[in-house]
Amino acid sequence: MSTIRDVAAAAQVHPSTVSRVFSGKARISEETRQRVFSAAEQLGFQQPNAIARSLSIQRTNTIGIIVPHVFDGYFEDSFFPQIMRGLLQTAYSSQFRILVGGSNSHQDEITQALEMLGSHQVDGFIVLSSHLDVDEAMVAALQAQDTPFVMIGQLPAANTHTDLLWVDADHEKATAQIIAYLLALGHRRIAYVGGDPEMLVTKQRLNGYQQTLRRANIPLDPRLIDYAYFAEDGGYQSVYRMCHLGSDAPTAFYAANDLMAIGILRALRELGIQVPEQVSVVGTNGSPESGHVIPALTTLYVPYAEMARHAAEMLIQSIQEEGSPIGQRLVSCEIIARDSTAQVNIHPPIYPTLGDSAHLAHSI
Amino acid sequence: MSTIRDVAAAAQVHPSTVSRVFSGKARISEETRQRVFSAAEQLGFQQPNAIARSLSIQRTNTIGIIVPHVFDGYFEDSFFPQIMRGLLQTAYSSQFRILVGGSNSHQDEITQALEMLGSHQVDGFIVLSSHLDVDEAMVAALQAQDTPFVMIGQLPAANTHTDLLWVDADHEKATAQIIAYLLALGHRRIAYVGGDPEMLVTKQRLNGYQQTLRRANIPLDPRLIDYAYFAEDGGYQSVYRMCHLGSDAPTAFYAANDLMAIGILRALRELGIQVPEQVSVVGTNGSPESGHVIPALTTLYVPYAEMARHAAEMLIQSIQEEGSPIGQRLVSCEIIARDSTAQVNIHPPIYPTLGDSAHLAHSI
DNA sequence: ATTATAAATGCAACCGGTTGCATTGTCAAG
DNA sequence: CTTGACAATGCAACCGGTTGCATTTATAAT
Repeated sequence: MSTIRDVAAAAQVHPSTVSRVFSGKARISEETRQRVFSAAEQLGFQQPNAIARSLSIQRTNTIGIIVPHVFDGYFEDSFFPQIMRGLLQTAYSSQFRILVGGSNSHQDEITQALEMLGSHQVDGFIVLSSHLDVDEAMVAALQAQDTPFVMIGQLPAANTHTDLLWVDADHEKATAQIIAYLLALGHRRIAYVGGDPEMLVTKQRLNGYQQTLRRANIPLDPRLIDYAYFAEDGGYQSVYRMCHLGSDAPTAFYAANDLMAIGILRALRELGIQVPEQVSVVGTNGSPESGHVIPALTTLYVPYAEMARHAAEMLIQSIQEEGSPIGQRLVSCEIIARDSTAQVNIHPPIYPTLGDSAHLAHSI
Repeated sequence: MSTIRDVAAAAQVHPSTVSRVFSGKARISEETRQRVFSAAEQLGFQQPNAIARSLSIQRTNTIGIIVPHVFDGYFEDSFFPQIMRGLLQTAYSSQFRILVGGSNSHQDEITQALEMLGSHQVDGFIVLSSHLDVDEAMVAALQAQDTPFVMIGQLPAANTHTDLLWVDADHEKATAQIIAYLLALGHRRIAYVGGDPEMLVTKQRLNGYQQTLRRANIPLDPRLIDYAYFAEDGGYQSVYRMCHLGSDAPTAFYAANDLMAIGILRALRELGIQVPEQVSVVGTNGSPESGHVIPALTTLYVPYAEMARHAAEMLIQSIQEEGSPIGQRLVSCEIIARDSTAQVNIHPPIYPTLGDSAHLAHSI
């Protein structure tokens, strides 16, 4: 493998001249340029070694990200693929690459992140919001480093991290809107099926849910608030956890992601309950999949790819210019109304009472 | 940011000693080790700069991949996420990271790949099979480099590249099996809805399809062979392209991915044709989504994550040891029988004839 | 006490670029 | 003919590690 010194020797110039020819940023006589290029051609020299270059200029044109839980079903949901897509689009347009690492546990997310930063392989870092305590620790750890990072998600508002860069969706407001949408359809008993209760987003959404009900003077029923594993089966199980409520059972379900909403559809189908005639269901994310099930899911579209694009833009900007740019960005979501929601039925749904509680086996 | 020289000065040892302490691969007296560690602690030195390290040892512990078509809907399908997942699992277990770059066109895939390799930022490279001509060019270009690579997919059999590393699914055989499965259900008019005809996998599957029919002495009807865009709408359009065949119309559809199969389900539903009572449909990939639609899709599970794991293993092995390992690996697929297939109906399906050919508008 | 042996550490070259500054060469103005 | 200005290139230090070999020191064997 040839180096610029080899090329220099062949072209009878100094290595620095070769470097300048390839950088294109210095004035080099046309004749020398040609000599260098043809020498490079001869030797099969394609481009300066990026590693050596990075060492010298202290830039890698790479942004890093750690994927949580590589061994779990983290890729089933459309969340991560959408994030990756958004990051990649911006990165590609700015001539950046993405260095992806894995992790195995919440603690490991931080370990891996620190290792990636400490190794100086990346110019900036994207952190994906996780459990609240992990986020706090992660931010604290990253702030002790000098690599810029932007978070997709945020820390609890109370937190005084005004210097933090983040982009998030307005989960609270969006959830409030979709709950209002259900209220407008006449629903009064609306179940909230959240995801991981340790995550901020789950609390934000719960806030949106509770505020909207409160404003409408609808008493909150804790039996309608449930948390499930972020997967199809999570939603499915949740229905079975609520179906013993008799006349207090929900006439509508809000699920914190589309997979769970799809699980809810399955459970209801199994119970012989018609959607949307008897019960309405809404999902969250607006994954492609939500449009493919039957009935097509009414869902809260969360523009994850767009958020990731913004995050990458902010990051790259703060890498390239010292003066940090706009620190935060809140994007809004959008209700995609489809076929899983309808006017509440005057006859409340009848959930069969089942002596068989096998379904509860794998509850959260 | 402190370096090993700073640490060395503080600990009153030579930089090489610090290097050895951190590498852990040399005998260092316990006392010196402690002195070095505490000096490092003091200075906030966390680990040796990986860039400098890479430059010196000529290894980055990174494998590269270029994502095709970042601006298209490449992430809608479960293919790429599954690949990423598999790569990441193996990489994580072997302390490797993945450098991901984007690309914009077929030609650009090669450009970007060469740029990534030429920059020496990666120790090995994963190439995703694409159009046949692109694959050929890509392989030729990569073989001219000295970085090992493994392909997910393969080149046409005739090709004498026995030294190539690849892992692929046995698409031909798998397709043959699922067609045989349909034949066993009594279907005789089976439509083949392939993906991009320029891709080898499409030809492999078509071979499986044709061979199986031929062996069963069923005449091939070219009108039942169609190619569509690898998305939900592709499958949907395809049905409308065939529904004018009257009594020659298919009683079963084979689709080359689940998204297209889902589109086929939608078209049939729209036409008032019952699945599986009147027409059977099978998909390919075994994406999570295939199990969520109604009727749940019978599909050919292709273990993309597993293939990616194998690919990463082969790659890492050939990075770490000079003697190249097993060169090729063919994994098998599996039929997941669900609810979209049934015994052929004695009454052939009646596809409504529609004067309205609006649906054909966006044909391939 | 002497010498052979091994353990611990230092030395210096090397990995492959970049870049501020110095030097040389060229041309035009004075 | 001298001088100044500028273009083109060379020089050498630097980026931050690693590692084969030499040197010093401690330990054991004779």
